[in-house]
Order: sequence, then structure tokens, then C-alpha cells
Amino acid sequence: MGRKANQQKRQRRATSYDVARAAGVSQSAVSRVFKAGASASAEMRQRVQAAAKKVGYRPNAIARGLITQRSNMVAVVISRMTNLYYPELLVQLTQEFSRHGIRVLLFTLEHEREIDSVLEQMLQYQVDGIVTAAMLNLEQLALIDEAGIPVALYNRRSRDGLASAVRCDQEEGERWLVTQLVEAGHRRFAIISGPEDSTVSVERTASAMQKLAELGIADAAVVGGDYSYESGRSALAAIIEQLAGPPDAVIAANDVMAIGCIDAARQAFDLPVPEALSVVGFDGVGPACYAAYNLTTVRQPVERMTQATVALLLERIEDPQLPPEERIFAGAKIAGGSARLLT
Amino acid sequence: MGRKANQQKRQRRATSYDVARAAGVSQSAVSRVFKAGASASAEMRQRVQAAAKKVGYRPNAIARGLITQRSNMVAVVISRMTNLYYPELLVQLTQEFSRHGIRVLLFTLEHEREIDSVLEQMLQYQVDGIVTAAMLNLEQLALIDEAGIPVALYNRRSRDGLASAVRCDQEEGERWLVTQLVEAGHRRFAIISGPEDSTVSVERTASAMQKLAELGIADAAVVGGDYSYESGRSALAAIIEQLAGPPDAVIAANDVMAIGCIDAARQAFDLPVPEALSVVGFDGVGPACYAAYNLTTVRQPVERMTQATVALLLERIEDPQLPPEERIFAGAKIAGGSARLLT
DNA sequence: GTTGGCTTTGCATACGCAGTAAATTAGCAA
DNA sequence: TTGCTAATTTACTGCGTATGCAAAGCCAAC
Repeated sequence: MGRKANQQKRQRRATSYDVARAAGVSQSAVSRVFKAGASASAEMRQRVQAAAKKVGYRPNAIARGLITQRSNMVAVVISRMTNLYYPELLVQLTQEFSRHGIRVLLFTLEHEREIDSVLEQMLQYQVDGIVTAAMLNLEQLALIDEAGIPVALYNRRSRDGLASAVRCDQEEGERWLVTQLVEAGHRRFAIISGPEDSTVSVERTASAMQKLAELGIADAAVVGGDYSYESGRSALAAIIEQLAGPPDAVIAANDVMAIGCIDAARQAFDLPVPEALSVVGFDGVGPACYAAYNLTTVRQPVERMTQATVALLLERIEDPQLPPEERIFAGAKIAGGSARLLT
Repeated sequence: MGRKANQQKRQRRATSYDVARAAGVSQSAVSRVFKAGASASAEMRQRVQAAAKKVGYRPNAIARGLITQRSNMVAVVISRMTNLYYPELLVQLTQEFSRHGIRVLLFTLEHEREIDSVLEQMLQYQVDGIVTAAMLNLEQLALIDEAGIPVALYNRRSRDGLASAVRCDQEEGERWLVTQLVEAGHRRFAIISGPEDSTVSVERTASAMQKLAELGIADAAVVGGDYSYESGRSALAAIIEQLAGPPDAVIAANDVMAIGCIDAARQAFDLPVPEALSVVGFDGVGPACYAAYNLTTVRQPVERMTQATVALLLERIEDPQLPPEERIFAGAKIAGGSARLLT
């Protein structure tokens, strides 16, 4: 048993006891020094911090979380990444949370059915709150509520006051788009909807159709897409077949499908956009601004929406008594150049 | 002091003791039932699980992490989201980790200087491993290594064997692009580089220039960009000014700038692409495939790279003795239509 | 009926830190 | 010097779980 060191690679991490011993003080003194608003003399601070550096001490957030009942982590759930504004959303969220000393545990859903398992994970990890851009049913919301964890829904309607919600006023956005198009003389309409299980898509599509009906247009063609570029492309063919000819205007449930539709119009059908066909989208993502498309669309104020989301969630983490709240943001109306509008 | 219940909103979560009491067994029995490969009789399982459901028990991952010294969390660090392939990367990573029972703690960097603070956070949270697509200097890598936490670099070269690395063979990709362009007769070249602090950009630019030099072209113009669409647009103007006329071909350090450059060429300079100007990019992100651009580029095999990253990291989490490893993937060569090539 | 091996269960402890109450020290006027 | 208050510091307990160890139960073989 000559040399027994150097055997274990994963050396034990230094604990507050180690620091205490090195500094010749008690463990609680160390704890106080590393706690934000605790009282400790200047000299104590000095000695402890010096000792901490010497032994390579780093507070263990896991242990701290166990005792304080606060993990300082929130779960963020997004479904598919096909929504091009998710990346921006994610960055904004992590940055904003980070500013408040909170870490983000990320969950992505490939399929709806994964959600229960993911939920279980989040709860086991004792997250302090949940932000979700994926659909939760009432049962799931109730489960979370029972665990006493506040939830903030992103671009979803609050349901039964079980969760806060931040969303873009899609109805108003779609109404604006439709109104502009109709006023500019478009009559034959087609809509490219998103996935059926996407509430965002359902809402956008319904709003557009309703406004169209209000304005006396009841025979718009509706074709299903899946938010992808490809589905936007093929949707146009389906539309033309369904209408037995090209429409005046296409309303896509998101920008990416609108872009696909534009490409199909120009390349496959020889329909110049916007001269022969107007195409509008929704979201205002990066590629919508590319000169080749210059999309007429409504942009979500992602930055303000994320800030609101974080604020709403933090409020309820601090004070669980607070009732959930819903905050609705108007989208920015971008006239663009992919549709013939009056002004 | 009549009614004192209903006061606290945040009811105490059920613990394994509660379950044990409800089931009339010991706490360790409960623990064993909820531990994967532990020994427990069928009857015990039954009773415990029934009791657990009754009291609404859920294992506390935080407490478990404290004792097992495994948080089952890995940190994922990305710098800016401007790299359009990050979203895909993120989804793939979380999905793949999730498949192995590991959660992702996400960190995003706005500025380089944030990295030290972020590093501190990760270490405090006792992550089992780190995946980073942001630059770490040797000091930082050493710090992590000292803590005994394995690191996997994404699209970065391994340094001093302190970390595993997975990357796309950008040199080969750029060489292919350059060779194709030169063989097709292009002579006047321009390069749009990315941010100076991006090793990815530096490597791509250097590789392209080197290959150009090898083929006898030493006077390529180099203009700096920042990976953004806008910077690609304005870069073309700078190039034309610098060369006192349009080049034959532009090599952009990523797809998004290539797209910006194409739009600028077509709209601002009346240079049809690819007839009057060839433009190539790198990454193979979504918009590169849009028909309006149909970019000639090299696509990173993100899915395979992600799988490799996860595999490499998990290996070293399981066995810290294992030496770091580097794995290099060839990019997929996409001829596209934004450049005049021979074949 | 005893022995030996195997499986199942409970007891007790440890993980690393925060917070409480008690103890110590410092500070200062009488 | 004494008495008293305020400011620090300390010992100790508990957060919820996993696990080594020992006791107990079970079964087959002798």
C-alpha cells in the first residue's frame, strides 16, 4: 500500500468545511461570506475568501437548492424548432433569466406525447418555474399547479387562470393583413394553415377567415401545411388545383411557408410576386426581410414579449399568491413588398 | 388559533418518508423501488408505487444529485445565435441527451467576457459535462479540467488534449469550393469573413485563401462581416470598391452572408447570380436551400456531429480516465446554383 | 434438522449547505 | 472596572435521498 494517491481521478470537491478549516473559522462563517446579504466583518471576509481561493472552493448550488427549496432553475419547453423565431426567443429568455440569477433547463419536444415524460422530469428537478411554448392540456396544467410551480405560456392563451400568458395579438394582425389585401382589390383568397395541433396556426387561420367573411369573402381556399418551406411550396400547387387557377392573394400561417409559396409562384408557375400574386406571412423572422422576399407580414415583438414572460414568471415565483396574468402585445405591421397594398 | 391550515400555499412536497409511512415500509425500501437496478420484491414494488401515487410522491432529483454526486445535467454553451445552425444543433443535442436520461442546462453568451461568469455558474451547478460551441481559452479549459468535468467542443479544435472535439472539416470544404470555382474559370475573388473572434470564420477564411494561393490567386479581396445578412449585403459594396469593379466570385464565411451578398448583387448592382457573379457560402442552413438562392455551399452534418458530441461526452462522464478524442466530419458538398461550376 | 447461500429489508449515516439559537466578543458609557 | 447592548461567530440540526452493513427471510441440499 505504498502510494495510494493519484489513484482517484475525480478528486473530491472542496466544501465549505474545507474552507472553514483552512481559514480557521466555522463552516457557518463561510456560508455567510458566500451568502449575499449576510453579516460578516471585513476581516472575516478577507480570510474566508483567501482560504476559498486557496482550496478551490465553489459553493454547491445543488446542496444549496436542497436546503433553500429554491433551485434557481426554470424549465423552458419548446416544441419543434421549425418556428424560426424560437432561436431568438431562447436567447432572449436565457439572457433575461440569467440577469436575474436564474438558469434555464431546456426541454424540446419532438412529439406531443413526450410532454408528460418531460413534465415529470421538470418536476423532479424542482424547477422554480416553467415557460412553455408548447401546448399543455388542462390536466397537465393542473398537475403543475398542484406542485405549486408557476407557469408562463408563450403565445398561448391562459386557460382557467392556471397560468400566466404572454402572447402576440394574432387576431388583430391577421385582420390587418386581410383588410389591407381586400382594400387593395384582392378577391380570390387562399390560406396556407400550419399543423393542426398548433394553436398558433389554428388561431391565425381562423382569424383570417373570419375577417375575410366579414368583408364578404367566404370562398377562400384552405390548404394545410406544416410550417416548413417545402410545405409552403407544395401548398401553392394544391391551391391552384383547388381553385382551378391562381388566387389573387395567399395568406400563410407563418413566414417560412409564405417564402416557400413565393418561390413556387415565381419558379413553378411563372407568377410574379407581388404583381400577379400577393403573399403575406406572419412572425417577421429573419428571412422575411431578405430582399428577395421582403415579406408583407406582422412581426412579433419577441424581445418585449420575452421580457414580459420573465417578469410575469419571476413575480409569481417570488409571491405564489399572485394570480396569473395575461399580457397581449400588438405585432408590428410590416407592409413589405410581397403584396400589392394601397399605400 | 382555530384554523391554521390553508395558510401556506406552497405545500410541502411528499418525500420518500411520507411514502414509506403510507406503505408501512422503510424509507430505504422506497428509495430502492425508485432506483433503476435495485432489488425489491414484486409485492414491495406494488405497495410502494401505490402509496407513492396516493401521496403524490416524486423523487427529488436535487437531493439525489447531492448524494450520488451526479446531477445528470450537462451544460450547453452557445455564443451568438446568429449562426443559423444553432437551433438545429440545440434541438438535436437536447433530444440526444434526453435519450440518455440527461438534462440540458442552457447558457448563451452575448459577449465573450461573460464566459467566466457563466463558467462559474456551470461549475456551481455540478454539471456532469459541458458542450460548448463558444471559444474557451486554455486557462478556462484547465479550470474545468481541474474540476474533473469532461468537455466537448463543437466545431472547435481540441487544445492540449484538455477536451474532446467534434468538428466539420472546414478546410476540405473550402478547398472544394475554391477548386470548383477556379476550375470553372473564376479569377477575381473576394472573401467575406466572419467576426474576428470566431475561430470558425478564421479557419474558413484562411483555408480559402490558402487554397486560392495554391492555385495561383494571391490577390483576393477580403472584407469583414459579422455573419449577418446585412453585413453580407454591405460587404459586396465594399468589395466592389476595393477591387474597383465586381469580382468573379465571392466566398462568404457562412450562408447568411452569402445570401445577403446575392441580394445586394441582384438588387443594388444589377449583377445576376450566378451569370455575372458566383457566390458560395458555408453551413447548408435552411434558407440556403430556398429556391431564390439555391446556394452552392457545404453542409455540416449536424445530426451526426451532434450524436458524436453526445457520445464522446457520455463516454468520458462514465469513465473520466478516458482520454479526450477528436472526431472530424466531412461536409456535404452542395453544388447548388449560385455559382457557375463545370459539372 | 441443520447448514449454507441467496434475496430482501431496515437501520444508520453521509452528501454540502443554510439558518436558528446560543455563545462569544466588541463597544461604550457609567 | 463594571454593566449592558450590539455585532459577530459558533455549534447544531435538517433538507431528501442513496447505500453499506447487518439482520431476517427463504429455499434447497445435506
